[in-house]
Amino acid sequence: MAIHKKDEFSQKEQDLAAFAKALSHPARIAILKVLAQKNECICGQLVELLPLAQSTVSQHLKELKNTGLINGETDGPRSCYCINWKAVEKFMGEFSFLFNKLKVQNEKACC
Amino acid sequence: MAIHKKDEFSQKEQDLAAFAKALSHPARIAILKVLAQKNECICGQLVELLPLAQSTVSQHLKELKNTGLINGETDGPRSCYCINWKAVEKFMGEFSFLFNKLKVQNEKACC
DNA sequence: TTTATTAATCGTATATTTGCGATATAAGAT
DNA sequence: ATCTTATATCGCAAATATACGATTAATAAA
Repeated sequence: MAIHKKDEFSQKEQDLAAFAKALSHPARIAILKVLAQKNECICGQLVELLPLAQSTVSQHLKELKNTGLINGETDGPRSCYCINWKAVEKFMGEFSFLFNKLKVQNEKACC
Repeated sequence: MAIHKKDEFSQKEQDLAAFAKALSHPARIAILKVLAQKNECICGQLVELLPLAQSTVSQHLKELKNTGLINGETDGPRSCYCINWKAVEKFMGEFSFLFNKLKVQNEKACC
């Protein structure tokens, strides 16, 4: 794969793809679910709840944070995470828009 | 990565992740956009519109089809694709649910 | 039947992701 | 100061994803 073709797409397409990518692993879906139930959650609790090693959970959290989907702040020796609601709303809105446009235009059946 | 840990998550989590994964590449976002505008589209047209080789586009289409996001039928020597609206609606609904639940519960600010 | 067109698949190279143990870091407890 | 606890990071191995050219398959056109 000599060259990264991703850069040849529009920024919006890349952003949407990056958001979807953050959600593209069941562990990260599970993390978001837990954060939804608990509002905020310590890393260690997530490690207990998930079938993954501590370092792996930390890595998934980092990815979610890098994408902007969650916030994290250190609380003594612990790390507390919660969902970045603004970011989630933004991206969900863009996906809804993408697919709603579709729905309006394509009432008729297709192949 | 000796073992596939994905299987240790719930089916729903895996399904949501698979849906997100299908959307996790700008080329596939772009394909869905085109299908949204045109309702249905021939593979060759997509190849013209995207900065990718024919075989690569075909591969992305296959992925979208495998995930159930699009339908395709052969039309002579051509292949015609369109969005599987039911599948899109189902998954968007589940994501909305996941995040709406969150929103209702977490009016208060978090970290 | 031969030739052209269109798309899928195969083989392969490279990049990225996933996962874990080991180690480092940093704060609190003793 | 030392020890414990909690988390992040590093380094590595294995799995997947991305991309393309070449080939195959299948239809339409000549």
